[in-house]
Amino acid sequence: MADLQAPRGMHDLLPEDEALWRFVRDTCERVAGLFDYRMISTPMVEDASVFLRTVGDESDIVSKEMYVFEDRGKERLALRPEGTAGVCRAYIEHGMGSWPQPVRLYYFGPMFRYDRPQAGRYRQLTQFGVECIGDASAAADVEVIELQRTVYEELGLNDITLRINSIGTAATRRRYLDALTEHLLPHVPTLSHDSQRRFETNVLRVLDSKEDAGHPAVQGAPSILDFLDEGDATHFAEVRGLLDRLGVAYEVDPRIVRGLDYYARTVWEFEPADGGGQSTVGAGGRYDGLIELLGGPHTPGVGFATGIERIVLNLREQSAPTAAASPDLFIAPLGEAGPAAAMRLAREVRSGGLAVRLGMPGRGLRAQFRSAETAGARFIAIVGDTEAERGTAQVKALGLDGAEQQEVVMQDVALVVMPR
RNA sequence: GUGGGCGUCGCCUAGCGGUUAAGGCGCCAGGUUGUGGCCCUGGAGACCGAGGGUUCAAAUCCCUCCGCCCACCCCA
Repeated sequence: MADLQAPRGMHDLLPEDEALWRFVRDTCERVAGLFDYRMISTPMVEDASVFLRTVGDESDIVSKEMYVFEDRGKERLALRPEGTAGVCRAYIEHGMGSWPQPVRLYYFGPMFRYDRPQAGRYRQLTQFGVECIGDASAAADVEVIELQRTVYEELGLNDITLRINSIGTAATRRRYLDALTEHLLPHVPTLSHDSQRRFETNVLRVLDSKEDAGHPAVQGAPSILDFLDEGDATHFAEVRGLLDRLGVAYEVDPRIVRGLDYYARTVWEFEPADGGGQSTVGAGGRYDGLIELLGGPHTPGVGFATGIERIVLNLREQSAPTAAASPDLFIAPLGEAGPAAAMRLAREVRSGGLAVRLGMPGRGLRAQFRSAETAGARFIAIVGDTEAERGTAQVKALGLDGAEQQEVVMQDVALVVMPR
């Protein structure tokens, strides 16, 4: 075992992973483009208060999962644990409030959370996310949900369930939590040990308990939907109506509560059918108060983030690995003049847009051929002293029996190798 | 933070008190002084996660630590 390893919960992406990752990333960006969303890249590091003020200092993310540090100038910085806060900071900083509204943005990049790693959970994770800022209408919620749904569809992710809920405003949640606590209090002694703990730390989680799913006190618990004010209820009804007319399947799940404090009104999760512990593949919600928390004017917003590692995990389960990329031409340098001539030939062929792999000088021709085969090259070009002097190469197709070998002037090699 | 499982060449695995620590894949070379895929031969590559102990003898037994994985919590 090497004594130096990647930090816990952070992983190398190897060449063999490239094809799948590229596919996922391209699909995300392509679909975002179809919805006329534009890319934004914000720093991986922000002033810590960007998150302290928005995500909620009571939340697990801030209270125990954030990488915070002081730089040499004594600035208190944080590795971003999520993407929305940074995007909103940029929205304010660049005066996007004076752009045509809403501003439609997407991002793709690493996030950091000091969690204990496990399957589908990492300390460095990659998220693709979308933000629609400046539109308070239910149509914006549905546009974002539809975008996310399309991404999964285009990725070929099967059997994904959309669960939505409305959590109203912070005031709604406060009233609801009080009512829930009051409702459960008399039943606490009859709840499972686990639920009793949850009752103390996070009452909402009691409703999630598998053990107590059939418990009368849990089944009869009040629903947050009954605590929504009129505006919230109307908004939620509109969202559902639009989803219905779009033909998007969903289920209303009053137990969904996003982990971040800034959410308001609509919240949702996408979950694959074979759900395990870490199964949520992407989630989103409306965050109408967020920009104000960052010192900007009151501005509505809605967005989602999806975990690329979790998508990849699901994709790997349901499909065969994609083929690795291979060069069009392998050039085998021989003799004294071979290496230099091979490089000249490589430049020539590459300028024609073809991928070229150079063989190691000093190796026998036999070894060169073997390398060319393992590399999966379609053609091999041999350049030794004779060829170098004549400005040619011996070109031969690989992969088939009895392929003919021909001497070709260097300028024409690209033409011979070019796929037709 | 709390439980559980596991650490033997780059990868997968055998060995479970006494072996020069074995095999497969991969890598390198040779089988034609400039011709491949298959095959054959050879080679390089492991202080058996680290440290301590028990024993005449430890990869094998015991302890501690570290790391990885899985689960809880929470979340993407």
